[in-house]
Amino acid sequence: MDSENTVRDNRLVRRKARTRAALIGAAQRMLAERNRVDASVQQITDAADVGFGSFYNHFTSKAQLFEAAIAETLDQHAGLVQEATAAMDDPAEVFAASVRLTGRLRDSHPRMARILLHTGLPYLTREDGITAHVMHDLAAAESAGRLRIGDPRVAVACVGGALLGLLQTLDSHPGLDARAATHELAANLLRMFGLPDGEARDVVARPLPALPRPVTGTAVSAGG
Amino acid sequence: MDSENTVRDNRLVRRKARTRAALIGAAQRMLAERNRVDASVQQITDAADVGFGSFYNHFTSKAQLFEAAIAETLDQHAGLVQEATAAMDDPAEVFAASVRLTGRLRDSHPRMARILLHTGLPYLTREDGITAHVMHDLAAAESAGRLRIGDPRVAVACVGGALLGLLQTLDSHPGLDARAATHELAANLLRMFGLPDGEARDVVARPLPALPRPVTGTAVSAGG
DNA sequence: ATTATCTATAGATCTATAGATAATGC
DNA sequence: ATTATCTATAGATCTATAGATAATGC
Repeated sequence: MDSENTVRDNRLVRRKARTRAALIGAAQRMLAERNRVDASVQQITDAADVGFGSFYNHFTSKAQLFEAAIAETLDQHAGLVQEATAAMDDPAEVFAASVRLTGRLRDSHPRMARILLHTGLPYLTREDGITAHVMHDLAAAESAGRLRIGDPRVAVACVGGALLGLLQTLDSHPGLDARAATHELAANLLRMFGLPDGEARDVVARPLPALPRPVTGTAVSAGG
Repeated sequence: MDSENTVRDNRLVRRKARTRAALIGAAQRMLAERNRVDASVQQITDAADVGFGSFYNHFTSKAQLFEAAIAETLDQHAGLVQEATAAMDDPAEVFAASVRLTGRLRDSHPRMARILLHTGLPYLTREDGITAHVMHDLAAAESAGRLRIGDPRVAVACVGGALLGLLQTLDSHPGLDARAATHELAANLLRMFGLPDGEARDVVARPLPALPRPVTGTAVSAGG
């Protein structure tokens, strides 16, 4: 009876986590492939390649599953942006870089972009996501004398709304150059907050660190 | 959509129109009272105070009804804004006034504001609504040398997105002063398009004509 | 006689649970 | 022995239609 118990969590815990991840992954794919939010529980469990009844071991309703799928995506996005901008000193640059990275998600992280877009305007009044982060950056830029943002709630509505608006436009115009469009968006927003045109052009022209690939957690390749 | 239906039509036609209007009105109320889009056909016909089967005399699906309800609302909004700004000469003022009037909808036309908000970001890539109108105004302001808008698609994404973002913020923060917030939004957008701060303040301080009440078409007061 | 509305219902879903099966722990 | 997953299904919807009723036109 030799036992190799090197792993802390046992297999049951891992198996349960795997099933949950499969369900969340399926929900994320459905959120991204628009028009599939009305899928039945059966269709979701089929996509996740788990038994129908397993759904109710993890979630009590479809709304709860989709909410978890969205929350996970927003967390990933916030983490990526925060990591990519951590080394920057100028708060105006942090702000501009966050906007630029998010605007480019259509090309760099298509599924994430679609889920942000599906979340839509309610995104702006959620606790998670990058809105709190953006508000903090803007306040820092104002303290540093770089920007004049006025009422922070209005400022965040403008920034977040314009960003989502651009994602929507990019999504329905695949021919549009996301890089150029986002560049322009960022300059627009800096001018909005009082930065002179020349300085705005300077800030948005600075090199942009690449986003790391999204962390997929307990990756499960389920049939699609 | 014929604007004037004189009394030449007979009663059958009017009765049919009345039933249709009752269904669309019920759908609009449900769009405005959030979370009721998943109502059953039965619930909709109850709210409209018409027989269940009548639904299928007019629409083949709930999606079709809601689409018609949204399209009618967007038409009304576009008409109101266009009418209110018709007498203005300065294209920058037309633009600013359109933004200000729309931002104030939460207080002046609550149901319309909610339906715009429910339509959400897809609003920006629809043919109807005020986006085409806004793009035209911006182009005129650029021709007149008042604004620099860059790529019109990006400009409209910024304007429309920021506007929807503000409506969302106002909707979830009833305490916010819509008048002041919208004032700030309009000034922000003018600065975004290169208008100096002083001029932007001047333009958004100009008197704003009141919007007429929304046209209710064949008004039917159905129980709610 | 014609047209629209209304009532009743068949058939097609879809959800949530109960019980059986499989995997793991000790 | 315990825990999670899976299969099967009862009960509760909900949609779409058919046929009856009411309103209008001629």
